[in-house]
Amino acid sequence: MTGVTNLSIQIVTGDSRPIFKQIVDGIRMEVAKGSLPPGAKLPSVRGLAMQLMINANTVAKAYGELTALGLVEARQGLGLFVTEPRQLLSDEEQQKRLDAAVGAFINEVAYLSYDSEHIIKAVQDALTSLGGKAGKNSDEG
Amino acid sequence: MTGVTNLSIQIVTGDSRPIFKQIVDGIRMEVAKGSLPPGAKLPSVRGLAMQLMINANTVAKAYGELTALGLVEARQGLGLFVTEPRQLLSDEEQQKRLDAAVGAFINEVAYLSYDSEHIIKAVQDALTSLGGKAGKNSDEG
DNA sequence: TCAACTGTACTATGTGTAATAGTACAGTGC
DNA sequence: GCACTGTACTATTACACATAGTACAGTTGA
Repeated sequence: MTGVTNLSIQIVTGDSRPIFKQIVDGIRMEVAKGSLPPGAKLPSVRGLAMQLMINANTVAKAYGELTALGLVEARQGLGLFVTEPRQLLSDEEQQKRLDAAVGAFINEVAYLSYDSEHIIKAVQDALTSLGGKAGKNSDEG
Repeated sequence: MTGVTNLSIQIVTGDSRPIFKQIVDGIRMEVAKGSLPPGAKLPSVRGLAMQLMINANTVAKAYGELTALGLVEARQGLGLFVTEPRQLLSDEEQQKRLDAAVGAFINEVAYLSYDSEHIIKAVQDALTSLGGKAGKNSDEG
């Protein structure tokens, strides 16, 4: 044991998202929630593959995505580690991502017969359950 | 002219979503915004295909999705028409869809360094721009 | 009746992605 | 040296997407 964080990721075959994407999203959520703090060591490619009963290349692909996102960092021969929180994207790119996410979200919920306040509250509750980890102020980091 | 509503859908090749999905989302948004009121006639499969410069089968697939969603209704030999607004899904299913949409949304925005209030406001603004069409009360339909 | 339109249902083909399997290599720690 | 780490290949299978062409039943207007 060198401090490897055990992940509680679940792979759902019925999900429309591919397996590697489910891993990326899962780890991204763990980091956002704080379950994976900066410096935490991720399970090895082969270890997580065995745990999830999938191919190692699939995990490697997910880890490649996370590395490209800047969320984790690879140290040759050691493993993957969660990076320190920082400004990963430009303000313009952040705004673009937010707009896209909001647009996609609205497209999904506008179809439902829910009150606007009900939708807002659902989002608020979900954000609150992150434990304020997403409540970072956007001062010059 | 038999009252066919002209659609302002744009197909973006750079989008990660497939073409037929972009059509589904586009029309779903038009209906939510009110640009496509109940009873409105959609462009024909071949007409929209020519307008968007894509294959007719792709439009047919999108129309099939919309029909399966219950958002539009096909009248043999006549065309597709927007259905009357009604409870299309069970309360349980609605809740499930909302949870999934919120979860996917949170997964996208938790990664960004935005204040919770900022995110909430973005969603609120987007909902408001729908013109209250999504503000339907969930009384027994 | 006939022609032109409507959605729908097929077959076939080409392309790209996802996932699997196996192999190989450089770096790290004991 | 050995066991571990991430990474990079090749190859194969399966599936989704988009295209192309054809066909059929129903509707409308001439």
